[in-house]
Amino acid sequence: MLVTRGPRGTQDTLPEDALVWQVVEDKLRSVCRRYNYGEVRTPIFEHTELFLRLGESTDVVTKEMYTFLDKGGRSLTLRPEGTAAAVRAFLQHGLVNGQLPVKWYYVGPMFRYERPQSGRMRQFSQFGIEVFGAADEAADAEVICLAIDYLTEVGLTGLKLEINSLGCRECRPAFRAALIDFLEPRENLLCEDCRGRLQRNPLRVLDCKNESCKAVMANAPSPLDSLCGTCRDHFEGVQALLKAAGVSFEVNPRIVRGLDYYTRTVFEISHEKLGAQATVCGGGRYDNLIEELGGPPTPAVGFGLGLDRLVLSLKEQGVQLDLDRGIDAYVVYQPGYGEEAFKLLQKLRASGVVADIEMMGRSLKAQMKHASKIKAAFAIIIGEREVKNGVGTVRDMQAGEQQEVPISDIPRFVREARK
RNA sequence: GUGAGUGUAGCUCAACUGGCUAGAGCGUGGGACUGUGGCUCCUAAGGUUGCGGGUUCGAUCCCCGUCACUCACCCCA
Repeated sequence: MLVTRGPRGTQDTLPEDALVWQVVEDKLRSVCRRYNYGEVRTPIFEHTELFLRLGESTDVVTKEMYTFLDKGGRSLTLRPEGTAAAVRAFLQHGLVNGQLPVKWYYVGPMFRYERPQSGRMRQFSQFGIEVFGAADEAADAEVICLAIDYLTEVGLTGLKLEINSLGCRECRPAFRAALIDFLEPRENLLCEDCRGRLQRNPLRVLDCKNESCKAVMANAPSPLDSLCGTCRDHFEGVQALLKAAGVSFEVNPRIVRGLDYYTRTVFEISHEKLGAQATVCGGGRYDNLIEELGGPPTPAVGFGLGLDRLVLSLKEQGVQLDLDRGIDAYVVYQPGYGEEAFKLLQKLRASGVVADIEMMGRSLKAQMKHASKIKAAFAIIIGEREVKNGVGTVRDMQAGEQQEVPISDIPRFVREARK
């Protein structure tokens, strides 16, 4: 095991790349502000039991969790998703009894023990939204609009939004039964995985990518046909609102989602250039989850949006964010004048100038070379002559012209030149 | 967890069918009027060829193992 290598499925973001992340995060905060969502920050680990409640047929909790015992013997788990913790916090702080809806967003790292591949890391970053307390279709529509707005504003094109409805406690059992009735006589045509799913979670057969399964499913019953009256109205309402907002979408009865807690509306947003892991955002309504986690019956909607995949899409799409602007001033000095140079440096910084200074003990020539390489707009030379006259030689690196400026005027001089 | 591919300098890549001190470009350091960058030129540093074993007179190259990375499956953001 190499200590000079990060753990599998993790990555370092170096300053140059971090600039992209900063833009991505700034944008998400501004969109959330406009939509009136507040940020919630929950711990990165939770009691393992919290995630176990998410459902035993969900791979995310059964085989992909980073679970460990702490020194007190408690079983804790690095969060694999954001909804469970948000719900926990919502209940823990008694917000169910307060003003509803509660509209939250979160950003941060999630952890899943999986085989890494493009767009899938063991530690990855997710941006998520949760609306607690609202059963209205406006909540579903708003959440979807927020995701689309954000992705569009950050610069993505070629997005595909697909929506579906999985029904509720009342009508889902009917669909499940219909699906099993359809699948059982065709069981031998399904792939091995789907034969297992048939018992545990037949809905998953719907989105199997195996060719023969797809062929079988071409004539399978659609969940939309089994929807009860209220669910149908709700789904139609969501679509109407999306249309009213000018958001284009496609109804895809095959969208199922991997977390088991979804009810009614589910949706996915994918990006064409992403390869196998093309889903950049996925979410839906989960009207039963809060109750299952020990709260009163409370409707809710939300989504998770993969920021690593978003950054990947931006790269693939060649979006340039024009981030490398260099610095305003680089202070260059001769041996023996370090104090004067450093004093000027701090004056520059105090006045808002982006400034840096030589600290490698290089020759004046090498310092100038360095100033040029790091794209300094000005090199400010402090040497014997300058100190004697109380000035600094300010060299405009682009124009190749220089002049002597009284030391005390240099910050103002640079600031105005950089406007 | 399964499958396939790939591991040579900080980065991108060379090295005929196994054969001399493993090379180049970029990048980095120093220099070409000892107070001035960009272009050009010179020069230096930097590799246990992922690691361990095997075959061979000889392995970067062939074989086995191992680790890592990449892509895909599963699943998901």
